[in-house]
Amino acid sequence: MFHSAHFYLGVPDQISEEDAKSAIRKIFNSKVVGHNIKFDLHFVTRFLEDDSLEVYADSMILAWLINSNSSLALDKLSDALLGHKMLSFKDTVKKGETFAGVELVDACKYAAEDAYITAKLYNLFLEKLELQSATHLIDEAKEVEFPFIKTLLTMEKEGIEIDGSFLEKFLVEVKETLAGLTTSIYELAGSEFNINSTKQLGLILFETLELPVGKKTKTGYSTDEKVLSGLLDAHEIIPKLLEYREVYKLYSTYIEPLLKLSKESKRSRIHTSFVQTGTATGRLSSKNPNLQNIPTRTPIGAKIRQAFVAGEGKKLIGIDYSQIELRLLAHYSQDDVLVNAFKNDKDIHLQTAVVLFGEEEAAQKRSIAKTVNFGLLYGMGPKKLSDTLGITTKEAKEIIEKYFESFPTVKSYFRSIVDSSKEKGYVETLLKRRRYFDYENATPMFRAAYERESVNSVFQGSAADLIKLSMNKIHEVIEKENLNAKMLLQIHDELIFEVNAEEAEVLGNRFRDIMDTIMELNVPLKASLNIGDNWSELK
DNA sequence: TGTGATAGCTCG
DNA sequence: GTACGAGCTATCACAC
Repeated sequence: MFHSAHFYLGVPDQISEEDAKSAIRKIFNSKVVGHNIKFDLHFVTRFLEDDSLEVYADSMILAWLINSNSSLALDKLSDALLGHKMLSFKDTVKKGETFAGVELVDACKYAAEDAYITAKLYNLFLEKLELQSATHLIDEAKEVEFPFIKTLLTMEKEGIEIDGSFLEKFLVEVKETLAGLTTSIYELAGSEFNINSTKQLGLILFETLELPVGKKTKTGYSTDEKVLSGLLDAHEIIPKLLEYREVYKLYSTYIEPLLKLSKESKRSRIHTSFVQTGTATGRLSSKNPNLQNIPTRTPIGAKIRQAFVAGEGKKLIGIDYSQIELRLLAHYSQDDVLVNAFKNDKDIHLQTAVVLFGEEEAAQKRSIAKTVNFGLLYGMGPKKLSDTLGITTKEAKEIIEKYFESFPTVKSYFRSIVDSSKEKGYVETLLKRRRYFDYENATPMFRAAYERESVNSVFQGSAADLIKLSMNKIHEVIEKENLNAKMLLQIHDELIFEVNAEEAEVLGNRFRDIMDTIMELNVPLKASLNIGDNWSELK
């Protein structure tokens, strides 16, 4: 018996599982609109043991395309746009019960309302887009976003294999390290306290030990990594605390939860949920667990990636877009220096350093130029740049001025984004997705933030468009040619696949070519291929 | 016992 | 006040 069939004292006869299956098949043979239909498809495809169901449309995605800032929950949209308060899940399902325990008549009302409101909203959104003469967004939905639902569904269902015994060993090591650090910290502090409590830690550091107070938070002393690093030489306890923080983070956020999930899973594979409407810019987000923020920047952190492995006889493939946002900056601004640097496959940060500081100093100042390049895309100001580089605000200001003098086309292009954003109230990506900003009702501080967000959204959002197109194309190729390859993860500018070891090279190059040629811009796109037995080897 | 705010950390 | 976009864990205060 399928576990969601209703079961309670005096439950009426229900249709057979076979009848339920054929009814669902019939429904999916016509045009099905869902609200977050990927969620439902997980259950339905498992129940039917059939992944070939067709997705027609999703009202949640339309709501997000219309305004990526708005609330997307069905009940909220119903209330706001249709003036109809929906039956709440909480009221329908009594405390401690499941949906299977809900009386059929109530369950039917709840489910029917869900379907009815979804259809209402779908039609409303189509009208809305017509009225706003934004029918191109309907096309974008049909051609890109709706097909993308199944691309993501396939990835989520596959999951990625975890090496449980590796994580077990790592867990033991980390627990021992934490125990040792805890003892040292108590000794150096002169008392026992909760190291994870910023409140208690603040008292120890700044009152008991009388260390110099650097920064305050809303509620007390700041003890973040920057503050602690500034106190490195002030007391022996500081390096211990920094190490404790790093290791405890790995333990509590990664090792323990991932191990638990892998143990719960039959094939030792863990499955994230990608949220297609998860950001205002068009990027994905990933949750339960988030597999887009697995550590990589420190050696001990990067060890976590060793736990993500290819199955027996298989390899993992990683393909990442190189400098995709800066390439988009070159594409949009058409700045000669940037365009030529990318056309000739030059080191973009070094080229920037040459322009800013001259040939002689370029090599040693490359990393400054790199910070400037990234900062640009974020709408950086002199304050933050000086903080990041450890220079004075004045020097930072000069570097920024020098940049805009040297790249006047970039300056005027940024200006045009901001002007148009203020005039129209939104900015657009490559695929014409919009992000709205309410300048009218904003304080000067918010307006400045909107200007930065406008600039950033064009690049971040367009990069998201490109990789989305690539993912759909690769998914299509894998299906059509019945390739023995699984797309597993997307980490914003990077895709991870699992394939048969002997095919890794060929398939990797095939996918990389698709990514390189997914769209013709004013500069070439470039993706890099890596092959390995675990995720830590893909760099 | 549950919830929301805060601080802090991870990633691109 | 001052760099963009996310999600997770732990603590703490407060309500039930």
